[in-house]
Amino acid sequence: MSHTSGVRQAQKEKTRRALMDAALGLLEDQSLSSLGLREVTRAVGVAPAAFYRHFRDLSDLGVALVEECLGSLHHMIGAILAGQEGDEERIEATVDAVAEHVRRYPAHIRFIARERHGGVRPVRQAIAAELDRFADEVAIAFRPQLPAESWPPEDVRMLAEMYVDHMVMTATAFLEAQADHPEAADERRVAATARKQLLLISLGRRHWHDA
Amino acid sequence: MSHTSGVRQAQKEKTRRALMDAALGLLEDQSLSSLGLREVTRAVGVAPAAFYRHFRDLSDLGVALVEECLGSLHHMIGAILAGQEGDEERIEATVDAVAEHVRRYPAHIRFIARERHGGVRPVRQAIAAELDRFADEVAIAFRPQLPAESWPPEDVRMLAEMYVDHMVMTATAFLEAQADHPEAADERRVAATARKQLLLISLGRRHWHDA
DNA sequence: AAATTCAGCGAACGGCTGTTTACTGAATGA
DNA sequence: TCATTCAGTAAACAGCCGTTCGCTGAATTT
Repeated sequence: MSHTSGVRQAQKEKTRRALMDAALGLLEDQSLSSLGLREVTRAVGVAPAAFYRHFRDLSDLGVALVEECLGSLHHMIGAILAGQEGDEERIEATVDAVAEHVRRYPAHIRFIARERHGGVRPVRQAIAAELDRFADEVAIAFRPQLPAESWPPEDVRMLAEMYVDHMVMTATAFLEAQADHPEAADERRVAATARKQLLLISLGRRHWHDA
Repeated sequence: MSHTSGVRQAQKEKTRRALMDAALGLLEDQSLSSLGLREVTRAVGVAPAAFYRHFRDLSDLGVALVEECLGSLHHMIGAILAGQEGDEERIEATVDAVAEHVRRYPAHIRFIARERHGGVRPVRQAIAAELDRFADEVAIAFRPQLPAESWPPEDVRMLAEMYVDHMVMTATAFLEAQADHPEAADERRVAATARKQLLLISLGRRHWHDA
């Protein structure tokens, strides 16, 4: 077996990261299915053939990017679910966390939004699978707080999917708000809308047993 | 001015439609930003240069497709908003209408889902503008049914955006369900989830004044 | 009947694409 | 110290790309 460190491996991983970073940068104004292999290697400053030392093709690189981008989101979700506050405090914390995440990793969110329904099947599937896992986590975190007699597992799952979808929606809304113009006015409007929508869902959840 | 009919104009529009249809077909497994001009003309059986008689470039064709695809959705929304039934009947009618629309025009829905956050700015903007108009319509239709003292215009707008976003989400979920396998099992599951989510929103709306 | 318009054609252009090949030379291991 | 491994190289490959050009011939207008 090979060592996990060493000058050799380190340099290889460095180039690999450079390829992924360059790709993520180039994907800010095009889709993965139109990204060129040469375009990526050129941006890194490396020969086209070097690409194949790291990835089979561009959709392989895309799948790697999915793990990276949704990995960072995963940490954020974990932090939110760990908080044990009340409804309104949790909403506030969630929206703030999403806003900051988008500010910090805009390229990650753009990539996910763009490729979630994009033209490269393996990437689409990787994103769908990861978002499914997110919904699982949210469902597990919510279950103990919901009375079991009015909340069968399928309804809990439905609720969890709604939260995950809403989170992705909100993140892309923040992204577009900061893309239109870097002022903070639009961003506050998006945050206000997101908070109200989450409040509406909370109200619906509280009265779910009526149905 | 030129006549609206005539053999000349008719043939031109026929070719134009053929280009748009071919593009929509080719876009089922790639994004607009990777679609080639020659690819489209080849599919139609026409010389590459002929393309320029109808569109400035591919993003121009994309904008034309947005109008077509969201135009068909527009009719569907109008029909739903015209119905004057109660909450649960409206939910049922909405989900059924979306399901049938996706069954009838899958390529339209795929195009909108894929290019809503895709790599071609003019197309993104056209879709965003049209969905905004949808939200306006929904807001106008809902306003008379909501007590004005607990529903300021911005909250009505928030609710309308939520319904529009949920409709798009549901449509793409139907699309993926029928793409995975043409059986009806997944489709029913998507419909059940969508109905429950709409019911949850309805419950939240009914108790909005509590907040 | 003659003049005009104009959708579509075919050819050519420079430039870019993904992939393969044999290679080099530094890090690694015996 | 010497042999091996292997990330990255340079060059060549056939093939596709968007765009421009002058031209044709049928529909239209005068």
